[in-house]
Amino acid sequence: MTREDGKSGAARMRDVARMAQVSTMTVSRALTDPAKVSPDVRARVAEAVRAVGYVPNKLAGSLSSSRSRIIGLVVPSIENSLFASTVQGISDVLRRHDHQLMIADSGYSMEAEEAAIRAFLEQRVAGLILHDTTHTPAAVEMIRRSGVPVVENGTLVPDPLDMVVSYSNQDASRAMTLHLARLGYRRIGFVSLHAATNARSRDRQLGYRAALEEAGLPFEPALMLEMPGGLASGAEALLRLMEGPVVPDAIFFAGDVLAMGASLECARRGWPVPGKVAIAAFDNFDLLGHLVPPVTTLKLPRLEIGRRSAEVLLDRIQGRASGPLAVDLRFEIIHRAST
Amino acid sequence: MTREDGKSGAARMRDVARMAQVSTMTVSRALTDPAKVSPDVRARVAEAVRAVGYVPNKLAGSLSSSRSRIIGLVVPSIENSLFASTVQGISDVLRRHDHQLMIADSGYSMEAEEAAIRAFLEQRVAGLILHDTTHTPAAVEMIRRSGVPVVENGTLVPDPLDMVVSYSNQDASRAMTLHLARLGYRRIGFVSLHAATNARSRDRQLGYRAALEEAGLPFEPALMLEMPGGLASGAEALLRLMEGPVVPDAIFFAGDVLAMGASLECARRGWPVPGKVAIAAFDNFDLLGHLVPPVTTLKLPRLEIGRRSAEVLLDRIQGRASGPLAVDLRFEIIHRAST
DNA sequence: TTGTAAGCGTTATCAT
DNA sequence: ATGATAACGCTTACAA
Repeated sequence: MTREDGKSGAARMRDVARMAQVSTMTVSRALTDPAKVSPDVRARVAEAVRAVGYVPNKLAGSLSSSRSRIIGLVVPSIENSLFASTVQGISDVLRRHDHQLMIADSGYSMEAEEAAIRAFLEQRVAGLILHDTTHTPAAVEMIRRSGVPVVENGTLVPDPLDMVVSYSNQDASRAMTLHLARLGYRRIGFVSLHAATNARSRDRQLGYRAALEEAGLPFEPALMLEMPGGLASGAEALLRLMEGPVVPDAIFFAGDVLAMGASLECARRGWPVPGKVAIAAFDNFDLLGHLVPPVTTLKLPRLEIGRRSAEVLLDRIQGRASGPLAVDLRFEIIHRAST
Repeated sequence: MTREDGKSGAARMRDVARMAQVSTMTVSRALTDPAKVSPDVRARVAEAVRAVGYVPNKLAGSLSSSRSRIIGLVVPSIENSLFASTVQGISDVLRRHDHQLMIADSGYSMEAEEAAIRAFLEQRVAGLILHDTTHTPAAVEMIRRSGVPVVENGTLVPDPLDMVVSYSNQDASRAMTLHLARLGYRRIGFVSLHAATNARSRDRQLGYRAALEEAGLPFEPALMLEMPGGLASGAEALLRLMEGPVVPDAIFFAGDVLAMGASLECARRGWPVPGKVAIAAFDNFDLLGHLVPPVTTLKLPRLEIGRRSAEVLLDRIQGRASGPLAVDLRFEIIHRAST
């Protein structure tokens, strides 16, 4: 396409201004705050915008106003469906408030997270949402200096950077373990992801041990396992525990799709659940309710975490709130036939 | 924090320049193309950057150079795990090439897609990736005028906007249907999502019917169903077909998690698979291989679609390629015990 | 209600 | 190898 002045390229605000016979400032007002402009001018501007196919340049706008409508999000893994609901929640709220989402993936590495945070700050994002709660010192320093508001939502940390929106992994794990104890199970196995690299797993282990103590059950090291995530890994954990020195009467799988893998392995071997061993899961995958038998699990507020994170961030950005903030969202136990 | 001149706020390039005793232009060169600058200057700039905690402002950079390193992606649903692998693939490649990803969600609506595209163009993205292949006329017009390169990857469309990276939904559906016919099944049911709103489902229906004809099997309208996605929906589809006027000996579930729901329903009812009815799925969810019996399915190049989309887009952006392009990625049939 | 002028923080371009 | 100057396209601040 070609503009009337013969130059090619995208139309700029001054092309619109010229056509509508007003200044660029008036065009700017007509677009961002129509009430500030006379109806006549508003109409002429709208018509000119249409005629030249004007698409505002937000880079220029943001540079000039020192305000952007972009939120940066770092998750450990985009592919992991657990994070997907949270991202969906964030996206829903942002869209309603006319903000954009930039997303990056740390691959569970703090260094990659730091790189992503730097890239976001370079884009002058209006806010950050970080799934993880442990960061490199450099990342923390950059965020501090930038003054950009941040929400963390991996777990309820005691010393947040700024705001936290999550549920308590420790409480949830404790609640499920107590639930099993109350049902009469005495040798409760526990399988999680590696705690050394994962604050969430650490909290879940703490909750498990706290519950054992509370229920007056001894802690058996042989009943606690750390595994990578995945279906096959869940099956393997099941077998290892069942063939170990202390045979559990129930196993709580506090990580990823481990419980699903274990449940399917029981089905393959024809082991009755909970006759041979009871199985409990940590996350509310739809599927857990459709297995045979359906699996007891925790219902975690994944979508809600996303929504609330976006909301508190926007509140802060738009000056409706200030200061640290911790939102402790609630979880539920969904009791099913597997326990 | 406070800068040496007493002003507060983020450090700018001129703060770095002043401290390193060079011009901003030299700082700019030292950062973007270090080879163009003497080793001495390079070191002084690096030191100054560190000292003031300088984070470059890419908004200003992009405005000035008319180049951005942001790619916009629109998917129908962020939450849907099928798209998650593709997003992961895109993200992997972009990170390696120092580009950023903006993501938006159309909720399967063309109008929402148009809004997302407009927002991306306002941010002056360097390229677009659209999962869907049908767009509003306004969206098409905007993209055309902007000159921004685009990749579509929902299905292999005959009339792409620009570039396409996908597999052929029609071929894949045809291949699986023929596979079932070759195994000796004569009354092959077919369940997909609603074709009216989904180009992918349309293509899959076409493939199914083409295969029937090729195999010399009659098309039975009663054997073809359209359902919403979801586990429960798959179970319902199974029951409807099994209780319908023409009882299938095999069912091909060409949508979402429908096959999983159906397989689990068979398990609940104790129906032997494939004794009572054979089941085939369309997508390679990990889980399908772990069900009892494991389910025959198509292995689709989800991750690869993401990677290649990002690659062809970057090739175009960086001037290594031009003109339309269609990448037809390959799928495989994974034969398992359910058929 | 509308306009003018001066930036926002970079990079392109042309000098030296 | 380095620097001066003028954009990039918009908004802020002030003026009329």
